[in-house]
Amino acid sequence: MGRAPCCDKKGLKKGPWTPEEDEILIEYIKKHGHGSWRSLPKLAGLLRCGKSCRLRWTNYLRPDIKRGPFSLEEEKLVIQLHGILGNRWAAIASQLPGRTDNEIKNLWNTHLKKRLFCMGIDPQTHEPSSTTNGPAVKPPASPSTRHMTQWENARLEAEARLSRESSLFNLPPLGRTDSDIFLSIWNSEVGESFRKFNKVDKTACQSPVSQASSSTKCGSISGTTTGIGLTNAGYSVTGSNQSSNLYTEDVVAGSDSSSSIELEDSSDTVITTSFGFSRQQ
DNA sequence: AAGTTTTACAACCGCAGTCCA
DNA sequence: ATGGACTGCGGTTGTAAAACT
Repeated sequence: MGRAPCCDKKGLKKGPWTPEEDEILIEYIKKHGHGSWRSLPKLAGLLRCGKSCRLRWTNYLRPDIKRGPFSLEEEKLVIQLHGILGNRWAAIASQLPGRTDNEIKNLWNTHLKKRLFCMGIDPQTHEPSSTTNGPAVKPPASPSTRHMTQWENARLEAEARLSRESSLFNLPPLGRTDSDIFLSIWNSEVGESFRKFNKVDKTACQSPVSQASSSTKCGSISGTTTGIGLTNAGYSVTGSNQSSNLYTEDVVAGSDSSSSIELEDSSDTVITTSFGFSRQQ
């Protein structure tokens, strides 16, 4: 567990990579593979430490990296996976082909976290925020509460079931099953309500910083349970004894049928303030 | 138009886990 | 069993660009 001495070596360059350096690194890896990152810079003739080379390659130069803005689907997936996995960026990235953990981490910290925060959702727990920092989330005393509770119960039930699915944590590369689940949820009314939040998000929600000084920025959000968050809570890797399809079907059914039935008469305030989602770029 | 503030993202830092002699 | 070498990962920082005053 000794620590590898790294970039503290004299004469090694730091900071942004130049196109020339990129070129050298790409050419070298094309020809020889990266091999030992530690020895790579010397062999390739780069005045960088191996760590820096590895980072540059894995986060930027790798040919299979998908550059450009995140699609809505990708953003959804990131939020949903974050609800399950927390800040395990590498694990989340493994579910989004072509995206790096660094990229996802940045996306989360610069966009998604704020968005959830503005919606009164604790970005860490994916639960309605109880702090005074975020938009106040008080249990509404309206009939809609009942439906929110029902949805929350359904969600928790699904989570509990999922917790029995060890297969979740043995995700195949790009766990389509889970993505499908998420997409199903997204395509349900819950997701719909999330999308509807779009307008509110654009106009009312600026940033946590601005919220801190100006609570009115998020004032139009009444806040409610997230539904989208398959929270960290309740996930234990226990034995598996049920088919994973069960979960899929139940969740889909829960969101498509039960939610549409049980939430059918929910007020729009519940639906439309449940989620916010918009492209900000 | 200029100065200031905020945002976005690339890159760095350092801890922790794994491998291997 | 031990400890050094190395890699992977998550948190943090630096800075250019964009937005705002």
